[in-house]
Amino acid sequence: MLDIKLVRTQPEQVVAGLAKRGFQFPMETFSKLDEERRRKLVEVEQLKNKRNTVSKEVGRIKAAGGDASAIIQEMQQVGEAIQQLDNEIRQVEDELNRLMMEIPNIPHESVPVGEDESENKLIRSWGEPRCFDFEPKSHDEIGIGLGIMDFERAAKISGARFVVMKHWGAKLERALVNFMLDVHTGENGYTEVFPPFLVNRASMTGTGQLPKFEEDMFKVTPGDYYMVPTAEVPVTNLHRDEILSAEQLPIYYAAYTACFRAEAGSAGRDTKGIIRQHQFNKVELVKFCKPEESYAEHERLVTDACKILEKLQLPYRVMLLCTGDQGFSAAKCYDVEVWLPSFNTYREISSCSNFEDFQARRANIRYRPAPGAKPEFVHTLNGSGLAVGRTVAAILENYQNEDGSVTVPDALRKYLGVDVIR
RNA sequence: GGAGAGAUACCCAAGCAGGUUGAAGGGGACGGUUUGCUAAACCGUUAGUAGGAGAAAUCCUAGCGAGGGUUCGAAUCCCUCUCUCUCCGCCA
Repeated sequence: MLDIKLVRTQPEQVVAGLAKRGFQFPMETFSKLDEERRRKLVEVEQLKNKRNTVSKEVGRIKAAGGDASAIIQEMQQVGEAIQQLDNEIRQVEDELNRLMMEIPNIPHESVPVGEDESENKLIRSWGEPRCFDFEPKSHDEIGIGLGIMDFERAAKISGARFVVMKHWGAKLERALVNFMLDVHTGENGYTEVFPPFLVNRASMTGTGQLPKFEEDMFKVTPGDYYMVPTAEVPVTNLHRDEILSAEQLPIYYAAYTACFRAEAGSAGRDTKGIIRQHQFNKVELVKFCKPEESYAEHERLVTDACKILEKLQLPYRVMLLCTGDQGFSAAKCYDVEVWLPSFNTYREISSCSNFEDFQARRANIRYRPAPGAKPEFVHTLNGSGLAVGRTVAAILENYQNEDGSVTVPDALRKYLGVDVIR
């Protein structure tokens, strides 16, 4: 959520910032609601003040054995007026709130202005795509060939966009989760968290998935639960409605969860293979930090994610998303993309965002800069470290051999216990 | 799922037959006195927060788990919900 005071005091800046990502801020509606709210607030608070003083007076009169029926009757009308105004204010506030909740974040000044992914900016690339002296297969062909992926039975037991991983495939998935968590907790200073996979509506609202993106989520009955689309949701919400101390910051969390996405609106895209599934595994990195540190933390977050790919010796590139391609809550976002030979291109395997105080304001996550000082919103960041399913795909494709076997990357051998999957 | 108990400020906790109680008391924290230092003792301070008015000083409103209701007036009465604890049942 944007700072309502910023909208009030610097409207041009807000409108211009949002215009960069192609969003038109409804300034007229906003001003009307905002002014109406404040006008009515002044009115009702005066009435409440009157009621408070007079009610105390009533108590005094009655205690002294006097008759207060005249003022009581007068106050009845004041009470009705207050109730009426309170209702009106609630309506206005609901409306204002609904409006503010659907306003995306303002892009940071360092974000290139552009309409879609074609205008994203290449920051750097690492590693050379391998030259094959045979026709490389796609990861799903390899997986089916090795008997480690079963799409048909997945369709039988669940449906489209699911896969059953078997034998070395299942072990590879598990090995990668362990490997990633070990690197992030052991070398990069993150604290491991294993959160619930079902969260409530407040959590989904806190990180920005709701109210706008309800159709992207799986809703669970009974209960008002949502299946997590990413560990970002439970982990960021760990500190919802909290005031952290300055010494606690920065906080680094690394969390593995399965992730669940309805993928509404992506029908027909990536239907083959495990690139786009309703359920996939991911290790997520989440940071809470002081505002002045968030952009430096953001760079380090990207480095931490890339480190996994480097250890696995998988070629990748880092893209800075343009204003039009950024997510709803992000102020700035880098995508890390891994080389996939069968696609003959790089595909997103991690998305690292700085949300500044956008999520913190929604989720009410603050810190006290100094003892006794006024609390301020923290900045939150997160990034995949990494999407496990896509890492499996990348390993199978980049490490495939002509005979259909797959060489295991050095870094994974101690986790998997074999050098070659065949 | 059944039965019961509870949720009050940083923590514990009183108040709950409605009215100078936005909150007794204790602990903690902070400040001070005493002291060679520490401890102890004694004295003092201690809602934080959100919203609003104002140039400012400052003032007002909300707030006793959350949301409604009754009333001139609610921590106290009524309704709904959430969470915690105890016992029973069930279960990995």
